[in-house]
Amino acid sequence: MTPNFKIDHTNCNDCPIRHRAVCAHCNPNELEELEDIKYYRSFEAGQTIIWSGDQMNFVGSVVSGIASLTQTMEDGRTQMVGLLLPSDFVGRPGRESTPYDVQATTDLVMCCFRKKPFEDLMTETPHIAHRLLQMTLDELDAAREWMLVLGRKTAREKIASLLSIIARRDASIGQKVNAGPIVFDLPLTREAMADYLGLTLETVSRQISALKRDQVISLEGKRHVTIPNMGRLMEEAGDDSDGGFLV
Amino acid sequence: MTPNFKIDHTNCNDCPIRHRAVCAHCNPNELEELEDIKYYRSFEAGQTIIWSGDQMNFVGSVVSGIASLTQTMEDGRTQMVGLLLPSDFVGRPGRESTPYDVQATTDLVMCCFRKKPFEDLMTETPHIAHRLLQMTLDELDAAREWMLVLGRKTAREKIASLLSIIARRDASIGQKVNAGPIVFDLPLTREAMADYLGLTLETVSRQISALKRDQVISLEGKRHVTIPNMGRLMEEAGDDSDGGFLV
DNA sequence: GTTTCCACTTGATCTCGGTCAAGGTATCTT
DNA sequence: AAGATACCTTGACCGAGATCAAGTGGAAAC
Repeated sequence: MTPNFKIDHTNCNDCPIRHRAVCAHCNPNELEELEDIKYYRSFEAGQTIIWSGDQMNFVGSVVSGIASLTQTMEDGRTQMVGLLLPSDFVGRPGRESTPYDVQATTDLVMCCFRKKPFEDLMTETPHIAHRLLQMTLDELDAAREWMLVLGRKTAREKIASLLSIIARRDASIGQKVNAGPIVFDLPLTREAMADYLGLTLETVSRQISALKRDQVISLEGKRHVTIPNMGRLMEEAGDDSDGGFLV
Repeated sequence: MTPNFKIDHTNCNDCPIRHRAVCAHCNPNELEELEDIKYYRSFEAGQTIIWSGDQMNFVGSVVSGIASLTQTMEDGRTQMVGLLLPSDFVGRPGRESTPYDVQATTDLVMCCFRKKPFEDLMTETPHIAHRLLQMTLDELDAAREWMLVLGRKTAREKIASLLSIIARRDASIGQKVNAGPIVFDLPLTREAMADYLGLTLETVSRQISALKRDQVISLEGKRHVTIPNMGRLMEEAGDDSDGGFLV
């Protein structure tokens, strides 16, 4: 049940929590206070970080790689309910356990904080609590946006929606969204995409082939994607072209 | 755009916000402070409370009736992304507007607070901020639970899931869940149920008829539901019999 | 070099739920 | 009482996506 992980007490200057101003790294005093409750963990692709129902004694954020939140029914049907990209927060302050599995979808590094001290810090530091509320509202918006995808979009629109999310997240680190083609590597297997989209992996494969045939995307190998026209992709996704949503 | 509503400055002793300890009603000093920023609003069934993208200058909670959060695509496909029952919180502290329509699904009374003063109170009163985070995490859990319903469940399971949510919410006010049959009135039209479940109203109707035929539920008229065996209904919903989730 | 394995693709067929259409029933209006 | 309206039910048919099955390609293992 306890996964293999390496604990690493390296200095955390590049810890992505601070990108979202949730942790106290911007404030040197708080930094000191955190230093001894903070550690890195690495996970291999496919590894389960926490099982649904298990105690979760840390919070943290994704440094590199992708984590996913998954719910599974007794008969094996699974639905991914969240996709955590670098800088995303993991954890449920004030909660004992998770109602879903947290898995490393790719090789993953997380920056973790022991939960109790983090919660104490939170109660003492209003801006952390406030920032955490804002992040949770973001996640809620993303979850609700995804409910529209799951409930009402066609398979083709679902694929386009997913590609457009990943493209925008990737593009926001480096490229401008409306400046020429966007290029990225798909971080998910067809099966993971299917689990996120409420489809089968065969349908995912077929729809990707169709988008390629119709030149909405182009593929090199199975994972390297080029999007020549982001506006076109968002039309395919059924989004109004300007309405952006985050994962 | 501005709906007809009656403002009512009645004493708020029964305001459901305090049921969740989010507002300051439990503390008489805070109560005074809130008294002048608080008001009641009534809405008729079908009325839209806030349009997607509009400014939202209040937060509040549902006193009676049902409100729903809805997203609509350009071509008219709509998906309900949240169902707000009495005592549920409405609003996005720190946000300007909503990314979805908020509608009165039945006749509705809300207890509202002007947003700015409420936010100020929140920053001054850590336990309110904390409680609000917990409520938002609850909503997030509910949204994610619903993603499993939308993505992976069959039409029959979807209906059973919805009935079981409503039954449990209703039952928690008065009856014991595991004590005999549960009786309630369906507060939603077939169409609203379809919008929540990602189905058509015809499919909703057919599946309700099927559950009735198979004696999982019984119906008097079109809305009055009796659930003789809650465990059976939850099996039909595909839930493990003890795992409960809130709306 | 070839075997194995995994991720992916493509085809053939089936099925669940959508679509279109025709009533039915209760409530409200006139 | 007779329409009108809103909400619901049921039937017939169809199609998007699931299921079952076979095959491909590329990288790691032997």
